[in-house]
Amino acid sequence: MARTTPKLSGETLAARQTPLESDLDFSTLFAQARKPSTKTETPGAPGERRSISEQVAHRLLSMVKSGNLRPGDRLPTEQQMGLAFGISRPALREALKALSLMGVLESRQGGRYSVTDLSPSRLIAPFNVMLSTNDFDVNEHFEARLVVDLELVRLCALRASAEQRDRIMKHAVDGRAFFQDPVGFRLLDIEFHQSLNDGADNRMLSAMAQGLYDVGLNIRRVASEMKGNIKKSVSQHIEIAEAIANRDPVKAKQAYRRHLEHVRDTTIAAMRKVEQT
Amino acid sequence: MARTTPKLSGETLAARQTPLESDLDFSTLFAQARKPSTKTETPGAPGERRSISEQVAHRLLSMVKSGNLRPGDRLPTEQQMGLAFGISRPALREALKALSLMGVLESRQGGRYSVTDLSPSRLIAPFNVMLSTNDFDVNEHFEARLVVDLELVRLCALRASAEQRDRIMKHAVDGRAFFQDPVGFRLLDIEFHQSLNDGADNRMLSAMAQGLYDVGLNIRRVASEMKGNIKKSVSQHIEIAEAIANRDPVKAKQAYRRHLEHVRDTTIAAMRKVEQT
DNA sequence: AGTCTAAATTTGTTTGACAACTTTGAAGCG
DNA sequence: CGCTTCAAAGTTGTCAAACAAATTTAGACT
Repeated sequence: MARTTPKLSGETLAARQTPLESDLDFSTLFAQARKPSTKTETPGAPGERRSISEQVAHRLLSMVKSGNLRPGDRLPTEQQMGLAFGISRPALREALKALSLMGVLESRQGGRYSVTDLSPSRLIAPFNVMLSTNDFDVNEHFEARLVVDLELVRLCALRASAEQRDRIMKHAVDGRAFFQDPVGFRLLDIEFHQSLNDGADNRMLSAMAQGLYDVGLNIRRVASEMKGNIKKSVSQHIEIAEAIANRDPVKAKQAYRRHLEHVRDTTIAAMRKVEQT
Repeated sequence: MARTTPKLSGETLAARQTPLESDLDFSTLFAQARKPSTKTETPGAPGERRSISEQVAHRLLSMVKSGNLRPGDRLPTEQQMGLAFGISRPALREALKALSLMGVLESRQGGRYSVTDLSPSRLIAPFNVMLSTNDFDVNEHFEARLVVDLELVRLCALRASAEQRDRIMKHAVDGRAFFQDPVGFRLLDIEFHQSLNDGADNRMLSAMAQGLYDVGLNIRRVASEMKGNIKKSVSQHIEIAEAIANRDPVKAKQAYRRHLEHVRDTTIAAMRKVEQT
């Protein structure tokens, strides 16, 4: 199970160019791929029988995790893989499609499957799903967001490049054009928060923050339509952007905290309003 | 699109009992389910053609998100759904299996598909996958963990019940029995962190913390085998547990921070060691 | 060498069938 | 009447074969 040694420093992936032909040699990787012996089925729950497609999906996943499959790699054809795993094409496709939906693999009709770049933004999708359940607790949500976002903003104030700070400021002031346009404002708001994420230079925190942000979005729609909220949000955005422009992490956090509290309050108000309907 | 109003307060899910027969009336829900008109395919990327199974998967997902499908609901049979969506059984199964792997649906041979409880711990699985890519950055990782875990510990010190605090303490002191048993210690370590999560009473933060924790686990294996590390970890665990027992959030955070820094350092050392191999 | 076209390859989707398991419902019993 | 037992019906799991639609490859032709 020789795990490839992870990096110590932090270049943003990408770089790794794939050698011209990166087709994989499954025959060797899966010399003994068939019929997992009764006990090997995975040490999870004992009574639960797992379908063959799920087993294969997990197997492929573990190959990705362990580094046997790496971003950009092209998988063998479905026929070859079916042969290697000893299962039929429909069953294999169930596994393949599952991994596609999770953002691990991608495919185009006529071309083979390949491993995606595995970027957090791509893999965040299923995470969002998890959070945006309809029973979701506002307090829990903002408690979590306060922690993650505040740190993100702090890091952003410390690390963001000049270009990134400019971009943040631009998105902030651009908001003034959308006082009467809730839809447009929400689009801009997404950009604003995205630029904050980029500036913090921590993909894990960014992924989490984005996940949390997306959850609130549905409800925020109602909130952002209420009179005065956009104007206040914009002015708070600008405060945040100014603090970051000055590279002042403390002020940035303070401003962001005020903003988040405002968002929380308006969200609660919006939900009350919906409930009364 | 009447979104069911989310809760304002915070009971931990569960409670919602399903009415005796909760089979769903798809015929009405999907009166016009077929052949999405060219433009409706989803406002995402224009050039990308999405396979029919992915479309159906997203459709089902949105039903879960919007509350049309709720935890415990039994789905119609594959035949009925295939009919409703206007696709064949294998294609439908690709969607169904994908959602199963993501922890949204579950099925047993012979019994129908049903919606899971959608608990964070269940839905966290795919999130872990995303984080445990082999290009993973130790500094990013611990930066994120510091933020999330520290808040979690603070909340735990404030909110944990007497039983929960006892449990934390128990797991901490039990560690003394595993000075010579890295495997046993790691198992206990998992329990310890889980009990911290439980005490904080915030499912979102817990889910994130667990995701981050799981990522480190692979590498930690090496670290926990190095001489003296277990002993130090155990003593730090006890410090944390004592602070929580005394309901002292500040001391708990301090102790936890020291622990996390220790973990980070040993992790880095372990990785260096692996690299030299 | 470069470009275009056609064949071969590959994924997308459907139909049909059977095996394995669960649920249902009715017969039989106390 | 209520309970258990057991067979039948229903449902998911898996496979096989075929065709459509897109891409890749290879060859013909400049």
